[in-house]
Amino acid sequence: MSPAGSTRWCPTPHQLMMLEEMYRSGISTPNASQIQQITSQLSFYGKIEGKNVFYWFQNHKARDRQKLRKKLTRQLQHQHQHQLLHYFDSPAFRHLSCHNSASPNLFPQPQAGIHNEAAKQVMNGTWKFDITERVDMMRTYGSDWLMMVDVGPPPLISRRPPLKTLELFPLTASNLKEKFNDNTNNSLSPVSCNISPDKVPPSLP
Amino acid sequence: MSPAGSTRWCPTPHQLMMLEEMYRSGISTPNASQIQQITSQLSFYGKIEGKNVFYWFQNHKARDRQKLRKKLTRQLQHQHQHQLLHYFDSPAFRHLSCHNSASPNLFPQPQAGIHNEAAKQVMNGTWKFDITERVDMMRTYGSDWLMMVDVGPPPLISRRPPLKTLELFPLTASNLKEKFNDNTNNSLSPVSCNISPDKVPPSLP
DNA sequence: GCAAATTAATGATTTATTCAAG
DNA sequence: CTTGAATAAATCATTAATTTGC
Repeated sequence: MSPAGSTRWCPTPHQLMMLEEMYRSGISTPNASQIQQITSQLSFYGKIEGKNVFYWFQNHKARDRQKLRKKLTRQLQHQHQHQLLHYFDSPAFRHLSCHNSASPNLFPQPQAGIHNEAAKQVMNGTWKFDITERVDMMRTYGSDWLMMVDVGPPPLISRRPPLKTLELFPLTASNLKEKFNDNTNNSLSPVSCNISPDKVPPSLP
Repeated sequence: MSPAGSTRWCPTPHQLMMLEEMYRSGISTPNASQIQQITSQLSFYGKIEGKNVFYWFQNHKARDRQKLRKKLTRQLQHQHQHQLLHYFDSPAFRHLSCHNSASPNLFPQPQAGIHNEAAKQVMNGTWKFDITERVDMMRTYGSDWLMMVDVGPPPLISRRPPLKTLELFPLTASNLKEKFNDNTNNSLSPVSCNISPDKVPPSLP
């Protein structure tokens, strides 16, 4: 039983829609005024109280986080199975893949030679990240781009080695321009980092 | 000028198409691996770097939300012109505050006497939130609804006075049901707090 | 038609906020 | 409670659209 005699609030589809839209729009922990505002708004579409709105947002945020956490841990667990250029089949990418009926040729099937090309570019001094297992991008205080690169082999049994940090996009004011100018002729190397050994910090804490 | 001598990346139509498709497919905050993957893919269609991809998704997501928010606030404000509570001041809506130069008279500055008026209305059983400066809702440990109300004047020089707490929605197990049942016929009065003086705690730590 | 001028989009940075681990 | 990492919001800056006067 939905409305009559029910002991708990049951949002109408319209109410749910609006709540979700608000959530997506950035309202995750509405304050009292907002709750009242929203309640007032939604009461047009059915019975609702402030506490329902409050609880809805609380639960929605919590469950969103829960989902995210689970997804993340799953990713971390199964990461080692995803190699090189094959991670376009991540959950987010799944329906984007070559089998996407909407745009089947948007992502052409990888063909022989392409990966070799990538490998060549690595040898050539450009850095391909598709050979790293675990990569995290961050921006340091000085506006330099750093990339945390896990350079160890997949941990079969033993523990994962510590991360190394490679400077990826040095963007300090001083070398931004020259970097840019230098880039004009490697426009075809997609991951054009041009990491020279002296750019790599000697060691990291 | 698009590619040569340009100071910033200019996506080709194809690149843009693919980025948008990815976004629509659920990628809104790609991680480093995804960024590199995407960069690698898109580099087939023109010059591109990881940071371009990173920025593109950031901006696209932000501006999507911005649009949504604007639409929402327009909706809410339009539909609530005739109501008491016509504002929406969350962190997300920060730029809509009283001091917003864009709409200075939407949120009138608190004036002398207003707080007294507010106090009267509290006594009267109705509470208007648009006269409070700062309101925060919280739920105490015992599942009671509390509302933190800043009753002090705007901090001119001195420090903001401590918050006072008013019980807003008493939701203890004992009176939850009756509260709910009572609400069946005031479902259209959004701010139905009906605070009676004896509901207000005499004093708070 | 066509540039100079103006406005709108959007790439790139910086600043503030949130969240959770220690 | 403090702090670091991550993210979102706000802002700056440049490019593309467009308007306008000729």
